[in-house]
Amino acid sequence: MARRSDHTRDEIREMAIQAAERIVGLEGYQGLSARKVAAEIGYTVGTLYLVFDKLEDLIFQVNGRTLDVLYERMSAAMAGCASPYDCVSASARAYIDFALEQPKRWGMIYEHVLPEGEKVPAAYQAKVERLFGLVEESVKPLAQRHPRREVAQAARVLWGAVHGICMLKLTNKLDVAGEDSAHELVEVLIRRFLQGFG
Amino acid sequence: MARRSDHTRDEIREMAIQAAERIVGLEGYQGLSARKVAAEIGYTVGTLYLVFDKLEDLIFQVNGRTLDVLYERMSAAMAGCASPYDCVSASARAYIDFALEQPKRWGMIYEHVLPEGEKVPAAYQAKVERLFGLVEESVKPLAQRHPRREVAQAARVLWGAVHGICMLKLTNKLDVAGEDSAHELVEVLIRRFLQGFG
DNA sequence: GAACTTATTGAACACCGTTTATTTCCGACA
DNA sequence: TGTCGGAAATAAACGGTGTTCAATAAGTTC
Repeated sequence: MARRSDHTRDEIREMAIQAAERIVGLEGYQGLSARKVAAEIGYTVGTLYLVFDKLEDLIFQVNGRTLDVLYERMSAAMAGCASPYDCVSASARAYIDFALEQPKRWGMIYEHVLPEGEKVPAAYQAKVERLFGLVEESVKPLAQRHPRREVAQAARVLWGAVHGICMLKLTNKLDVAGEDSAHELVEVLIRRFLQGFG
Repeated sequence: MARRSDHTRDEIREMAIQAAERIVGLEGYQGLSARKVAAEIGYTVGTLYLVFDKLEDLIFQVNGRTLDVLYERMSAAMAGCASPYDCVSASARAYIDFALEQPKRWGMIYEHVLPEGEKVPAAYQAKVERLFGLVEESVKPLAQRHPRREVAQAARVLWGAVHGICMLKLTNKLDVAGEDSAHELVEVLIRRFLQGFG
C-alpha cells in the first residue's frame, strides 16, 4: 500500500509535528507516542522513522515551536515598554499567560529531559537563548549604573525565578497556605528585585 | 521457589525503596523500572505489586525520602541563624548543595509528574509543606514591619525562585553567556529581594 | 502425613521506541 | 507499451515497559 507521492517528506514531517502538538495539547507529554502520531497522520511508525531519526527529534520540534510562540508573545507584550521594570514585567506576564493557557504544551518543555549522554540540538538551544535574550535586553539599561556582570546576573536570576514560580504554581506545589496567582507572585518578585537596582 | 518467610512485607518494602534509591542515584529516574528493582532485591515483579499498589507508590516513597534528607540538611544549616537573610541564605545553600551532590535523586522530584487524574499522597504533600515551612519560618520576623500576607508571599516567591534557578542551572539551561554558579545566582536573588524588606 | 493457606512465581496482556525484511508503487528506459 | 530498478511504505519483529492473575510451592495446622 505504499503511496509514493501522497505527501513529500517535508509534508509528512509537518503533519507529524502538528499531530504531536495536538496530542500533547490534549493528553500531555505522557500521552505522546510514535504510534499515536503515526496513526493520526495515516501512516505507520516506520514512516515516522523515515522522517525523524528518533522520537526525540520530533519532541524537540514540538518544543521548539512552543519556544517560538513564547518568543512572539513575549516580544509583542514588550512592545513600547519604557523601563526595565515595565519590560520584564510585561514579558513575564506574557510568559505566564501562555503557560496558563496551554499548560500541557508549556509543561512539556521541562518534563522532557534528554537521556544521559545526549546533546541539545543547536537550533533548539538557539531558541532558548533568543528567549532569554529578551530578558537580557530588558535589563540592559541598568548597565549605566551597574557593572555589566551584575546586569547579566540579574537577567539570569529573573529568568530562573520566574520560571520556578511559574512551575511550582502550575503543578500546584505552591498552594501551601494561601491563594496568590502566579502573576501576583512574579509581580512581587520583579518589583522587589528591581527596586533599588535601577 | 516461593520463600514464604524470608522477609516480611515491610522488609521487602524497605529493600525495594533502597534498591530504587540506588538505581535512581546511578541511572536517574529514566533508569528506574519495576523489573530492575525486583531483580535487585531477588524477587519478581509480582512480589513488588504485592507490596506496592502501583510503581507510582514506590516513586513517592523514594521522593519522600529525598524530601526528608533535604529537610534535615536545610534545618541543620539554619541552626543558629540570626536574620531572615541569614536563615534563607543558609537553607538555600543547603538545598543547592544537595542538588549538586545528588542531582539524579534531586531531579527525580520534578521529573516525576503524576498522570492526569491522580492525586499527590497526603503524606508526601505534608513533607513538601514541612520543607516550605522552613522558608516561611525564616521570613516570619519580617512580620513585625510588614503585613502578614506580604511575608507569606515573600516566602513563596523565594521558594519558587530558588527552585527555578537551581533547576535551570542543574539542567544547563542558564549557561547562556557567562559562568555564575547556582550559589551565586541564588545569593544575588536573596540579597536583592530581601534588601529593603526588613 | 494430609489438608489448608498464602507467599511467590511465571506467563500473559497491551503498550512502548526502534529496526528490518518485505511489499508495493512510481518513474525511467527500452 | 512492457519491464525493471529504486524508493516509499508497511508489517512484523525485538526487547523493553507497567500491570494482572492463574498456577505453584512452601509453611502451618490438624
